[in-house]
Amino acid sequence: MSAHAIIQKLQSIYDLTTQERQTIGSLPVHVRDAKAGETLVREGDRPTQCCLVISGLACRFKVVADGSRQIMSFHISGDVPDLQSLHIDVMDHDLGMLQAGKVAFIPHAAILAMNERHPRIAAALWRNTLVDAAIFRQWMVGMGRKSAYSRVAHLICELVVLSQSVGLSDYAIERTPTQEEFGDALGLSVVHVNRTIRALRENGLVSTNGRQLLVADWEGLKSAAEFDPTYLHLKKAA
Amino acid sequence: MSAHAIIQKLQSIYDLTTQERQTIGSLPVHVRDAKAGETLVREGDRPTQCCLVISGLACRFKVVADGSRQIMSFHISGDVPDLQSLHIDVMDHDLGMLQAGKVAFIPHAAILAMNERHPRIAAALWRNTLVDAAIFRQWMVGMGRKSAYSRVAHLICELVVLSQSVGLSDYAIERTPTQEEFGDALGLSVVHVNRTIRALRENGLVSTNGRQLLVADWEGLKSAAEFDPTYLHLKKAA
DNA sequence: CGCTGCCTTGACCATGATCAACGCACGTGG
DNA sequence: CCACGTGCGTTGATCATGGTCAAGGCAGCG
Repeated sequence: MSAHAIIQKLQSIYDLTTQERQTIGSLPVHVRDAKAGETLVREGDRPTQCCLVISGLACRFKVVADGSRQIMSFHISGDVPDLQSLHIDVMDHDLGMLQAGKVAFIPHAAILAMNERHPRIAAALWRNTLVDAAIFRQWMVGMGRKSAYSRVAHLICELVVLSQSVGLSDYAIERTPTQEEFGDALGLSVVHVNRTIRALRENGLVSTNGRQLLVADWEGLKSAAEFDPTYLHLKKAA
Repeated sequence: MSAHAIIQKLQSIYDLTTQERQTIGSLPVHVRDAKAGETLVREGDRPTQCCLVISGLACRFKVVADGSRQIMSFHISGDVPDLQSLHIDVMDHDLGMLQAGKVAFIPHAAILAMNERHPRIAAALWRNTLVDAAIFRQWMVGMGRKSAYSRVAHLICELVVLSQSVGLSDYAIERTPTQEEFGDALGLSVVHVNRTIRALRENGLVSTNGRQLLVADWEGLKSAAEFDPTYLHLKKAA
């Protein structure tokens, strides 16, 4: 039931059989509420369980010496942001909630046992971590070689497609991060994110409804972002 | 024999038994020479084999619309830069040689069969891809939130530690990339990389011998870079 | 009613990009 | 053996993208 989210997520990148879905659905999970701003797992921790996001918005981040933050990924319903802790003992970054929601904890032992018996599920999970890495690479391209305008547009495209791929929203971002969070993800200041979003609005590419970002011109946004969803490795492209 | 390199690499992040080393050593490999500048695997390809670097310097990169390049990782002896192609069918980036060397190709089928029979080897390979992802995250922190000075210092630290971890060189970079390649990896221009390296030299942190970079003050370099090798997840830290 | 969190805008500044040359080592062909 | 070309490092001058500082607005909530 609470594992429904992860099944839907894995289905978006990998074909699972009914039996495999049942196996995943019967994993032991411990669900709890998580508040906005809460840090779920910390750099240096050695987790013995993985954290599944059921609702809300999570992110992975590091804090640099001067106090600034780099967000490395956003995570919505179905994501397991610390899946890597299955095979990497020490956390090299923090995992926190940006917007309140429910999270489920699943013991490593249960997942490892499942993986031994179900190589296809193991492959799906491995694939999931590889798609994460592909997204990191894409973000690197943005931060290294693209303008702020193109980068912001790209992140919006990505979040929209990922929301869609798990059936959460259509041409909108399920849980829009704040502009400060956009900045921390893109390596930009809040001020510049604000101006860039304004420029996107003035160019008719997006519109805002309070905090929520809505796509006004999908093709235009994609081309401003040079967005090609291949790197998300979804079964069906957007 | 040619698989010796990959065994040494995996050993640096995971304990393998003698029998496991033998299993890896008996993988079928096809070795060939690769020239500098050669592209081994291209964006859009659907590889049926993985590429093992035996010698030389390889990198993963993407080319942006305006022609600029983002290098996403450097790879030396023992690395399998496209290991992800085992579970991600379509390449979302290119893999090329920066300095000539030897590469070996190993069929996916052979690796997948090995993984089914040897879950610990599979875990080691999975772990290897997760360490790659951890390095991507670290680079994101640099590009998003650190100065050019700190970033260049950090990359030098990383390349030195990785050279050391497979026994290739001591307080030096085995295969020093050109300054242009440094720039493409760090999101900087050649000119600025040059000035930054000069600054590092003037501060007594590095020295140069032709192209080769040598560490002159390891502690100083580490602190300029805020370098903490945890993210490399080596068995023994530097 | 008054915080608090977030969006917004203006003025000024700095990090790093761009443009343009030059030097230097190495390799190659006449 | 030397002339030339090529790839890479180096440096100066100028420019622009995006950062920093400062302040105000507005909606939601206790």
